[in-house]
Amino acid sequence: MTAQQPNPARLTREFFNRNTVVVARALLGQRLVRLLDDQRLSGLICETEAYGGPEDQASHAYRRTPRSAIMYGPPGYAYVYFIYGMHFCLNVVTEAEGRAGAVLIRSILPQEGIALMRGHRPGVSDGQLTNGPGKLCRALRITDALNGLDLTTSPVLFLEAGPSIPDTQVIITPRIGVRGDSEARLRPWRFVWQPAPLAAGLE
DNA sequence: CTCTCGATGCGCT
DNA sequence: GCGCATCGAGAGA
Repeated sequence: MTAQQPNPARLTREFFNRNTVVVARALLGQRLVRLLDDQRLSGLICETEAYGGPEDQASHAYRRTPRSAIMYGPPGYAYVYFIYGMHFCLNVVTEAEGRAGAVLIRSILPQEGIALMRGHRPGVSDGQLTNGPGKLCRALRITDALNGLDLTTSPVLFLEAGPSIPDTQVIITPRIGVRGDSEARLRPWRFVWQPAPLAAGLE
């Protein structure tokens, strides 16, 4: 008999080996999966932001430093950084090796392992579980220990193909919290899957 | 070495 | 809407 796909297809290197803004849009609807003690914690990506290279003042890769070096590396790797003394943010490296780029995962719609996510985010209502870059990292237990993982092969953190999202359901806005020059501030590089119940302000 | 401040979240007003 | 927690990366001295 024909073997049915027992598991959804994992996103490949080629998926990430594209223009960063294209990947940011294409990531909407894809499933982010975290494996913790054989338990699947997952959610559909519903908000992303693209960050470029030396031409993008808002990007960590605006300057090439030890921390941002991974953004200049091959696509498909996780870039997790620590911010504000207490939060982590998850990015996916894009573009061919030598060309800097990454997509910040800002929000997901919880799908599997919701009870575990609640445990990681005590005192928080379900709607606020993963609707922010720091929040989803906390809910999925993503820390800098996962920085540099190959998302196309890692058993503990990866992306699976999800439903495709039509343009009519996508809102595009400038990025949140960007303070570079006006060009960096105004770039329409934030993508939001509109039907998703988001607390983040939609403009 | 020292200083600044951030791709944030939360609680209180 | 506003302040604060909390600390490492990066820059300047």
